[in-house]
This record gives sequence, structure tokens and C-alpha cells, in this order.
Amino acid sequence: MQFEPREQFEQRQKKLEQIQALGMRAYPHEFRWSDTIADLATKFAETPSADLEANQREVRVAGRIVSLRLMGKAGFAHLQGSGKRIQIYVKKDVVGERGFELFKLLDLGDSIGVRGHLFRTKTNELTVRVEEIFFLAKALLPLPEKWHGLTDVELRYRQRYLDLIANEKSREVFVTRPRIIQELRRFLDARGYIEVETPMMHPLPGGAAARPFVTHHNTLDIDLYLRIAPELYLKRLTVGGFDRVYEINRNFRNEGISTQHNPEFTMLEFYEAYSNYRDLMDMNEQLFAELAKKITGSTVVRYGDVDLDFGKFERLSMREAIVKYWPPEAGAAPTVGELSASGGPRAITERYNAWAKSAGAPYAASKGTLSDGEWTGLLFETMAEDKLVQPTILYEFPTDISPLSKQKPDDPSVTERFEIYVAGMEIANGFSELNDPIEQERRFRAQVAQGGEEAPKQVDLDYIRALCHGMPPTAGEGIGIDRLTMLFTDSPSIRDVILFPQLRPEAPSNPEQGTKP
RNA sequence: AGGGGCGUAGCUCAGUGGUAGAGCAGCGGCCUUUUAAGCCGAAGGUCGUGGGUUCGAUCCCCACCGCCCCUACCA
Repeated sequence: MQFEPREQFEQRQKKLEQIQALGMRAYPHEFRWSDTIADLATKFAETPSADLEANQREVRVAGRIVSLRLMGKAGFAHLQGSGKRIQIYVKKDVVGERGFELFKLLDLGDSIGVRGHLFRTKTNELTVRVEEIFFLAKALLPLPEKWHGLTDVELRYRQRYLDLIANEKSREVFVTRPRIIQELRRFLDARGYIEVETPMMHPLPGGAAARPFVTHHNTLDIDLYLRIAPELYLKRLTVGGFDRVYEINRNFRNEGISTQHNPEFTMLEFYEAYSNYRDLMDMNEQLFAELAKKITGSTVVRYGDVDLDFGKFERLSMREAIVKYWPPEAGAAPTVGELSASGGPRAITERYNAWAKSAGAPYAASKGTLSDGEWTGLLFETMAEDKLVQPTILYEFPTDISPLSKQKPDDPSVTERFEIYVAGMEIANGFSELNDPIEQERRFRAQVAQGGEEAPKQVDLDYIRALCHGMPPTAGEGIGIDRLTMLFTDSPSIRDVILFPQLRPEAPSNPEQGTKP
């Protein structure tokens, strides 16, 4: 075992031996503390010096040394724990010869416990006057730079433990993330939802269109797919009488990696029987407003250089969004009627493309022949999606690109489906669930027939069988937790909200590194 | 996959066609209320890797590796 910086590593190993020579264990098994650093920092934040002197309080507290100032026969240090800090003051007269020898052998990064009394220094900082030091663990490697912290993004992702020690902001993100999940659970639990766990390994990938990861079960001798969505299993549960059900867990998609995509990402999916997509839209407005308020303190949330107002959502049908964001330079905007007409979406896209190519704007490139609905979806993504910065509910998605959603009764070319867009990102996707087994089978077979890398290769017949047992009218939705966390923590990349984002494995700098000792 | 950018001490960063510097961390010394402690001293580098151009390359060129951003892919 040997890591850079070698010299400091060896230096610190020697110090650990010297600490043992003082009669202390290298890796002691316990330390009984009376208060956490956070406890002390909050409980005595306002307590005046005179009070501390008059009512001597003995405290026992532990933490990691993050600053160290040794001055001959006394010294100061800061201990950090749970993101909070407290100063300690160590005086040779008080801790004794052996205690002070130990103090001199400590390094930045070491864990110690102290016993002592609280006081305030000349500058009025709350400080523990240490009477006894307990060595707890040695840091054999140095901490990142104390003032600038750790800024190298690669190191921050690869060695997140250092990022969490050194960068307060990063720590806050990963404290906020579970709070968001907690609030989501609270919101759903309060509405009678039941949380479940469905399989992560599927015999057939389904519930979304994406390339799956494949693995193999030896005993059964079958290939299994890491799930790309829990959707079909959760809907089986609504058939089984779980009228309100949700799952928060990982999905895996074998696709590109970007600031908005990680191969594994966390999704909330929930299903509510006897509701439709309109009910979910209303519920979402309430959910997002409440969430923003609880997490950030306001319904208006700063993200990058914009203020996102979760207090009011714009609602647009997909066709309306195309009309609204049609660039005036491309000629007269199409009407919703034209977009609904047979052959209309293709003609309009071609009109848009003619302008986009001449203007150097992104144009809608299609591979192969597309249906009206596919043209509509493609055109929307090309020219409108990134314009949806303020929270927007986009609804009525073409049936051709929504194989699991129920059609609109008065216009079967579109479905009762919506997505929520914020900051140009897709955050949520919900719809009235298609519960007609014959129509569902027809759509599944159409997908399989169409082929393509992301299309299912096989129809999930058990799911059709479940629908044949009768699924009540149900509305369901998925919310991307990672992207939601990005919004509420002002994080520009999904890697900033995932503790250990997927990176290419680190090449070992020497053959020994990276192997267990 | 394509385009752009970056890679210098453990960390944060300067820098130059003539083999490299600062701050922090580390080491030795002084220092009993400091707090980005201070002062004195010494040390630390295959300038991502491999080729090429050149009398000479960390710098210019090419390839590769890694990371970041944009585009593509991702209903």
C-alpha cells in the first residue's frame, strides 16, 4: 500500500508509531461524547463569556482536525463534524506532558476526541479548553488545500469523500437531496400512497424506450436486463388493488452521459387509480410549489442566472408550444389546426427546416419515414423544448410517441399525457394510463415491428394479461429526482447531485494502486 | 461519435523555445488567546503519456490517455 504524496504518507505512518509509543492505540474502538459539534455550536451560540466562566460545563466532543495552529507550548485547532466546526485550545500546563506530546503528533485530517470546558477567546469565539485529548484515527494522507478547497472537478467526482470534507457547498447539495426525497414521500404518504419495491432485474426491458444493460443469472441461465423503468410492474400493482402506489429507486439506461444524463439515475414513479392526467397536473402544481417552499424557502428559485417561479405553471399543449415558439423569421406561424391535419406536421417541419438551415439554427433531422405524431414530437424538441425555462406543463403528446398513454376521446391522434419542463429540462412525465389490453397489445406489436435499437424486441405478454384482469382508470407519473435536485440546489450538472457519478475507471498509476492490500 | 477547451509540486495556481516558480500542506527551529497565525531555514517536479520538428521542447506539431463544455444519441 502506497499513495501519493509518498513522503507525507510515510511521515504520518511514523507519527502513528510515535503515538503508539506514548501508550495509545493506533485505531481505538470507542470514544464517549457528550455533545456533537453541531450541538455545541447551536446551543451555546449566544452564551456570553461570563456565563460560560460562571457555569463551567464539561463537554466531550469528537471531530476531524481541519485547522491547526501550534505555538510552542499551546495551540489551537478546529474540529469539524457534520459540516460544523468548533475551536479547541490545548495548553501544555493543562493537558500535561504526554497530552501535549500527542497534540504535537497530530496532523490536519486526524480524528480526535477532547474533554474540556467551554470558554470564549479574546475574539469571542466559542472554544473548548482541552483537559484531555483522545486520539481516534490517523489521516495518512493530507487534506486538500484549506483555503481554496478542492476545485478539480475530476477529483471532486472520483474522490467525493474529499469533496465532502473540503467543500461546504457540495455537502449541502447531498444534504438537500435526501430532504427532497423525504418531502416527496411525505407528500405521497399523506395522500394514502403505499411505497413498494419492484424488480431491478427484468426478463424483458419495458416501460420506456432505451437501450438496457444486460446481465446474466447463472442458475436460471437467463439474461436479465437492469430495469429502464419500473412502470409496467407498478401498473401490475394497480391491477392488484394497490390503488395508490409509488416507488423511488434507480433506473439504468445504456445511453450517453451528459450534464443531464447518468447511466443510473433515480426516479420517483407513482400511480393513482380513479384519476386522470388533469388531476395529476393539478397535483403537480401543488407538489412543486410546496417542495420549492420547503426546500429553498421560496417558490421562486434561483437557477443559474434565472429565477424559476414554481408558484405558477404555464400550461401548453405540444401543438400550442410549437405555435408559440415558432420563430417569426421563419414566416407565418402554423396553426394548431394545421398541426392536427394529416400530413401537416411534416409540411410544417419542412417549412421550419428550410428557414433553420438558411439561418444556421438547429433543424429537425429525421431518419427514415415518420408519422404525423413523430414529426410533431421532433419539431417540438427541435424548436421549442429549450425555450421552456419557466415551469411549464406541456400536454397532449402525439399517440405515436406515447405507447403507454390513453388517447384523448375527442382526438385519438394525441394522448392524455403531459411532461413538466423547467430550465429546458424534462423533469416529469405523466399520463392517463392506457388500460385497454387490446389497444395496448396493438401498440406493443407496432413497436416491435418498427424495430430499432431502443424498441422492445418482444411483447410483454404478462403485462397484457394483467390488463385483461382489469386495470381501473389510472393516472401515473415519473419524476426525475436527480434533475429535480439540480433545480433546487442550483447545480448545473447531474454529476453535482449524484454522489458517485459514472466516470471512466481511473487508470492505475502503478500496478499496486487500486488493489486491496 | 464530431467540435472546442484543459492537464505544471499532495492541493490551489503562475510561467517560459535555453531542463521550472508562488501560496497552502509537509519537514527542522522559535513562539502559552491563535484563527487564511507569524517569523527563520531546508526540502519537494518524468511540466498527462508516446512520437516528431529543433543545436535544444514543459512551451511548436502529431497521436494516445483522462477530465470539462457544446453538438449528436437519450420518446
